[in-house]
Amino acid sequence: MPELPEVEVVRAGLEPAVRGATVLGVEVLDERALTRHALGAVDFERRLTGRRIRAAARRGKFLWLPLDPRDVTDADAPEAVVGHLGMSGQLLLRDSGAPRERHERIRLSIAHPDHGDLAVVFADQRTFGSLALDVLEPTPDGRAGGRGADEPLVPGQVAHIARDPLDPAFDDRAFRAALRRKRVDVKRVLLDQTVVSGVGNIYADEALWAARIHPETTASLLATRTVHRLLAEVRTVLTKALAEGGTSFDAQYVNVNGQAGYFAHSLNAYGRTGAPCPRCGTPLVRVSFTNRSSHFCPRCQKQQRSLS
DNA sequence: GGAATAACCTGGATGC
DNA sequence: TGCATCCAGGTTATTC
Repeated sequence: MPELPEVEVVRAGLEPAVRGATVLGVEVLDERALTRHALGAVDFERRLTGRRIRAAARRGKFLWLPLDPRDVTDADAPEAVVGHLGMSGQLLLRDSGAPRERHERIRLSIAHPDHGDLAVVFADQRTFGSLALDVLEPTPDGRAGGRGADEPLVPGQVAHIARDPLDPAFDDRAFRAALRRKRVDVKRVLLDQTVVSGVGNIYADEALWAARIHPETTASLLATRTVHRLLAEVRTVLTKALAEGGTSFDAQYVNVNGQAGYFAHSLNAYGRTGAPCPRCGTPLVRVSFTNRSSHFCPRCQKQQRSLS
């Protein structure tokens, strides 16, 4: 499932092809891919066609492509194409006129001054992902909106999303304070995108395993040094996964060229129910966690009952 | 206001 | 072979 490393691989792959490109045309094949764009397909196509893309930016699992203003009167309300891949979304770069992808929902035809005519294809099997046009807002801290963003702006739809742990402007102190306030499972906090973005079920399980923390430990019970360790492991896991091109279990996650990542071979806990813990050899277990699963080692991730 | 839960959705895997 | 059921899970609206 696309989490921070997978989305960053997509962003980095898109950037050289879309930065400076002009949108020649937009085809919306399935309007469900515009659930975040309240004004519908006709409005999306009309407002996007002819616009020049300035960059490819990302915060957590959200991507956006800032656009040049339509005209001088529009300069005060900068806009961007915002995208979220959901569970199975893909953004693919294809030659102009390439055949339809399976589950293709939206196609942008673009012209780049160096790379010529290309197609940016948004394909999504489970239709949890979507694109939208949104207004960019100033960031409260005055820092760049996210990775790849040249300006201190962020789409309105992304403004409530916290920065991710690999963002230089991530606030470690605010993260620690949020954990101290939360009387819920630490894993739930890791998945709360308003506290820390970019972490999903896979990397939450991996970081908790690496930090030797039981996923059902109440967040507010974690000692300060344990929180430091957890944040360090989150960063380590995300960085390693990014270096290996992300995690691919099936065809649902690929980069812009349709290639899978390799981090699935490096997973220590996620999806390894019954396999020996790489640290102690104890069989890993899986427990139900809201509508999903948690994977952990019952021996080296003991549940914390009190402050330590 | 914080926390918990349901709903959205498709296709692969599994069981009968 | 065909059908039914389960499962995967990010985000958001709703409910408590």
